[in-house]
Amino acid sequence: MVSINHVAEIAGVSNATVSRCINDPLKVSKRTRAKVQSAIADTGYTANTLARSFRRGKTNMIMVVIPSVGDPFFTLVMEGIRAAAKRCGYTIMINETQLSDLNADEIGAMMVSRQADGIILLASLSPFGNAMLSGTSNRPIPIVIGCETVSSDLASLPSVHIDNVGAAKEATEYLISQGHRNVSFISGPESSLLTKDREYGYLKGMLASKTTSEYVQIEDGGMSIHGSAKATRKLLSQRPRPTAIFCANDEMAMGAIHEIKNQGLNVPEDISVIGFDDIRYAEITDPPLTTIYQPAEEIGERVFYRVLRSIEDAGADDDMAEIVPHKLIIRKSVKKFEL
Amino acid sequence: MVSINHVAEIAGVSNATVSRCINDPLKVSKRTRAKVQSAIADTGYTANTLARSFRRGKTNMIMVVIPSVGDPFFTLVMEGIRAAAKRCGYTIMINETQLSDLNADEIGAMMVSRQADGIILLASLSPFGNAMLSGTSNRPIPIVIGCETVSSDLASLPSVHIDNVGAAKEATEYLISQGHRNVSFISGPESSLLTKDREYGYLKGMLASKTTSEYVQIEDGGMSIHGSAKATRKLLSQRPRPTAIFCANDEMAMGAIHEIKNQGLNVPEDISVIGFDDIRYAEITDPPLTTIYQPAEEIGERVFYRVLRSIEDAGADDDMAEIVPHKLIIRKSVKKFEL
DNA sequence: GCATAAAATGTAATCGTTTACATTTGCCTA
DNA sequence: TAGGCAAATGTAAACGATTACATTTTATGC
Repeated sequence: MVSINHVAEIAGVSNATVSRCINDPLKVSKRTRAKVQSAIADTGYTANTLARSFRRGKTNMIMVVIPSVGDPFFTLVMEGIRAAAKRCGYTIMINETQLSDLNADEIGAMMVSRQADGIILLASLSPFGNAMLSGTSNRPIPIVIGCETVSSDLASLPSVHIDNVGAAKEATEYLISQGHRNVSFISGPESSLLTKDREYGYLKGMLASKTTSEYVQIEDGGMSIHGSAKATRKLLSQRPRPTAIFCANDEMAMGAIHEIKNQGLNVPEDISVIGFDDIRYAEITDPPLTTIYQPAEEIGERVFYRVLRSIEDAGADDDMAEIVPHKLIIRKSVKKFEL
Repeated sequence: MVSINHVAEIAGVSNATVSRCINDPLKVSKRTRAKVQSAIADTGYTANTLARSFRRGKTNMIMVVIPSVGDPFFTLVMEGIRAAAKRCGYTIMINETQLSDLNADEIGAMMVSRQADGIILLASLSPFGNAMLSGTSNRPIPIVIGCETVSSDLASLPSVHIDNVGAAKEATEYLISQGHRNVSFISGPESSLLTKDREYGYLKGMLASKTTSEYVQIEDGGMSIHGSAKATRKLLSQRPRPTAIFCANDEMAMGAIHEIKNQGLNVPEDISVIGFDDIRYAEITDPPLTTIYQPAEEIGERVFYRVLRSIEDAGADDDMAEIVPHKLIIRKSVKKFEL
């Protein structure tokens, strides 16, 4: 591999000059610049990023952690992050947690080893992971949470997300405004704080509606199509049967709709369904899905600039939650309930 | 940041001993090992990965390049890669191309700068990118293509994928066996060689069926729901109208089904639809989608071991295409056509 | 043409690890 | 207890870039 010293030798200058020629071309005379550039072209030299990052103590990379590569919700968030990163000369690397604790370790290791200058967390971490990341001051590199919320009993981390509780309450209230009383909720796994918030919003909405408490019903859909289908099966077997189902995300809503149809029932005629996230499939489900929209791209941008600010000014670590607006998107999966 | 030298000082040994203690504990006596370990614990030392990678000339990271984070097809491929990587002590980093040329540059830069020990390409690169990567010998780090195919006029790269041509031909022949003659194809963008292969398979299948050539019709669906919906609209406006539509991937099939229903027609009664990939939504579309299954997880594993072999033995660069079996999954989106 | 400042370049230390080689320590045997 | 060998440890040189500081060259004004 050709190093900066080879180039220097060929160009007949010192390695320092070559370095300057690359990083601050105005600092070197036109004549030598030409010599160096042709030497670079001849040798096909490219800087060893590893050496450079090591010496500079900076990688210009941001790591973003997502639960899964196949999750359609994150495309737009990533879009926002990537656009902002490009503008600022940063490279994005993605790491999948797959909801496992072991990866939380990896993330901690990454933080401490400075392979990235900052971390964007679009996934929830295990309690252990949380513990490791808490404590504003001794965080080796900045970390900002996007979309997810973080448990409140630990030192909180900076974050940007919608008001999940409020949005879920709103969705629930919408169902109630449409005459529904027996509304069930399909939740995500225990570990996901974000869906816990939505669950809480559902409970608040139900409570406000003064409906009988026996109508309040939560089933774990495990954040997957199959989990949700299974949960739906269980809900449909109850008597009285719920007239509406609120799912903690759109993918589970897709699973629920599928299962409802499977049982020979119709959406929304027999059962109304409402989702969360407004992924790109939401408008092409049959019927199109009523759901909560998140300004995903905006979240991505904001979350990036938040890390960036912490990187550039270590003091700017504010640990505040930044709330962005959500919106209820009314499509066709909810129908007025009339007894 | 605490370095290995601090630890050495505190433990009262040389930094070399600390290093050995970390990387090859048996080489150091029990007594000093204890001293060093407690010094590490006291200081909270963790190795600087950047320095280590730089010195070793190895990062133990593999970069995998995918077109988009939200693409549901890649979850299983990633699952396979991740499992294999974990077994072998490698970390996976993901990079999104978003189909752009600029990112091809980034990938080239990555290759040459040795930030990763190897690259798995699950996306097609622009011709420019291809050119850069071609030529077995002067590739700085090994690269293997998964799922995608690579253009044949350039030096080929090692790859593992299904027989896209054959599979697409099979899908087409299945439609024909069901009595369809007027079968249209919704393709991906020009840049995706993979979908070009599928298009070619479609043409072969049509040709073999001795159907009138006027029935052969290809519309660009741009690999997206909306693009496919638009293409479908165009196809449905033709007279005679196609009786079946073959989409280059499942997501476009979802878009096609949506559009067909939108026009007041039914799937499969009026139009049959067939997809490709068997993503997790394929079984919950309405009607469930007939499609081609790819052994995604297996592809992931194989592709990883392929890079690994090249990393460990630079000579083992074989540039062969490894073909894994596909399978036609018959669900409910295709119906026998009877005039 | 000379003094002086400014610009360009060179020298060498540095970042934190690893590792070849040199040295010391410990142990065993005669 | 000396001698010899193996095991344990230390010393110092890399790896490839950046950069503070020293030195040389060039430009400027008189």
